[in-house]
Amino acid sequence: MAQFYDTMLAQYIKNPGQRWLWLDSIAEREFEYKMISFDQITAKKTLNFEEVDLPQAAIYSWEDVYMTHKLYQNQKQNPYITQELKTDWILKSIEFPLMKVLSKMEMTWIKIERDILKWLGMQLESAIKELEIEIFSLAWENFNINSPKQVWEILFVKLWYPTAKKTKTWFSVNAEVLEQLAKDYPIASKIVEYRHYSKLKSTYVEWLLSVATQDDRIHTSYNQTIASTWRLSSTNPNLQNIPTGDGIAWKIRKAFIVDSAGDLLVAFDYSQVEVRLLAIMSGDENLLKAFKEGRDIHQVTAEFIFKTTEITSTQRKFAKAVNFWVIYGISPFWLTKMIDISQKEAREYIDAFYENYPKVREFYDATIASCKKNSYVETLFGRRRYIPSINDKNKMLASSAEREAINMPIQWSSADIIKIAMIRIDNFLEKGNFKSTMLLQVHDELVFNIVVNEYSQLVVEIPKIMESILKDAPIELKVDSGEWKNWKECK
DNA sequence: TAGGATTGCAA
DNA sequence: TATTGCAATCCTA
Repeated sequence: MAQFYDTMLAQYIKNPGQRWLWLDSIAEREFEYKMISFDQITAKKTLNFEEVDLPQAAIYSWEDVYMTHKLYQNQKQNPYITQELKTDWILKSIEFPLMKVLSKMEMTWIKIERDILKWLGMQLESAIKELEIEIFSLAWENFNINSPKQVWEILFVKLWYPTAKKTKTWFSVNAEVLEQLAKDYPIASKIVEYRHYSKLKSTYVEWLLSVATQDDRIHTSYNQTIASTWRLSSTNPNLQNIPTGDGIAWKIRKAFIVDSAGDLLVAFDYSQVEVRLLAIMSGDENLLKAFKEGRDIHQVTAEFIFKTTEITSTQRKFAKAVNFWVIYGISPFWLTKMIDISQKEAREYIDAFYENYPKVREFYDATIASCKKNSYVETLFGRRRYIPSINDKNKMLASSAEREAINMPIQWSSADIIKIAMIRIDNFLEKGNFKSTMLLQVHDELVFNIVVNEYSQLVVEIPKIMESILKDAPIELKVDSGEWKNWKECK
C-alpha cells in the first residue's frame, strides 16, 4: 500500500472541536507564522495563479510545502499522536484509508428522477398557495408567512392570542409554540403546515433540482474534518438530512433512483447500534442476554419497568423513550416532555432501568469518575475527548458535561464502526471486481447501487462485513437490509 | 452584500 | 432542560 499521510486529518483527530484546520490557521497558531494568503498573491483573485510573478508564486508554493512538512514533523513528535493512545492506529487504519473511499463515493454520482421532483414541486406549490389564502383570510391581512417577526405580530399583537411566549432573544413562534396554539386557533396549524411545505419545496425539491447535472445526477461532498464527533458531514447538497417522514416528505426519496435499468438501490442500516454498544461496553448481562435471544429491546425494557409481559403500545413507547434517555443522557425533565408523565414517574422508570441493567449504571459511574479524574473520555477505539468542564463549579455546566461524558463513548464509537465497515466493503468490492457502487453514508446507513447479477452475493456479504466489525464482542451488531428500486422504498 | 437569528430537516 | 450537522429565509448593519 502506498504510503500517505494527511496533516489536516491528524490535526482534526487531535482535536475535532477545533474550527480552523486550514494550513494557514494552524501555522499561525502552532508556529506563529503568518502565511501569504491566496488573496494576497492574486490581488484579491483579480489574477489567475498563472499570472502571478514567478518569484512570488514560488514563495507562496514553498510556504505550503514547507509548513506542511513542518507540521508533519511536529505531529510525529506530538505525544498525542502515538501508538500508546491508538491515535496513530486510528489515522492509519481508519481516517487515511477512508479518504480514498470517500473520494470514490464523491465521484460516483447518484441519479435522480427530475420529473418526480418537478411534479412534487408543483404539488407543493399549489398546497402552499391554498394555505396562503386561508392564512391571509384568518389573519384579515396579507403578510409574509416566512417571517417569524411578522407571524409574531399577527398572532400576538394583532389577534391578541395568548402570548405563549417562549423566549430566547425574543418571542419564539416555532412549530412547538404554534402547535400549542393550534388547539384553539386554526391559523396556527395552517402556518405550521405552510412552513412544512415550503421547507420541503425550497430546501429539498428546488435545491436538489438546482444541484443536479444535465444528465440528472447529483453528488455530495463528504467532509471528514468538520464534525466535533468525528462523524462525517455532507454538503452541496446535504444528503444526510433528506426527509423520512410519512406525508409528502417521503416522496422526495422516491426521486433517488438506480443508475441504470435493472439495477437495485439497497440500503443497509445498523439496527440500534447505540444500545448494542451500550451492552458491549458495559457488559451488562441482562442487556446482552436480550440481544443474544434476538428480542425487541424496547419490549424487554418495558417488561422490566412495568413488571409484566403484557406490554401495551404506550408502555413500549415509554420504554423506548427511557432507552433513549439512557443513551443520550437527557434529564428526567426532558423525558416528561417527550412522553406525558410526571417527573416522579420518570424517575421511577429510570430507576427501574438501572435496577435491571445494573452494569450500565456501573459503567456510567466509572466513566464519569474517570472523566472527573482525567478530564477525558475515550471511545471504544481509543479516540480521546477532553471534557474539562466536568469539574466546573457551575453545576449546569458540570452536569451537562456528565451527560456528554456518558453519551460520547457510546454514540461516537458508532462513527468508527461504520467508517471501518466502509473501508472493508470498498476493499471487498474492489478485490472482487464488482460493478456495484457505494453511494451514500448517512451516519448508520450505507446506500449502494447494486447491479442485478451481483445482488444475491452482495446482499449477504455486505451485512456480514458490517456486522462483524467488533471481532471479540459478546454479541454481533445487526444490519437491516432489503431490495428496492428507489431510496424511498428502502425504509 | 454579509452575517446573525430563527426555523426545521436528518442521524 | 440531549448532541452533531446543513441550509433557507428574513432582516439588520
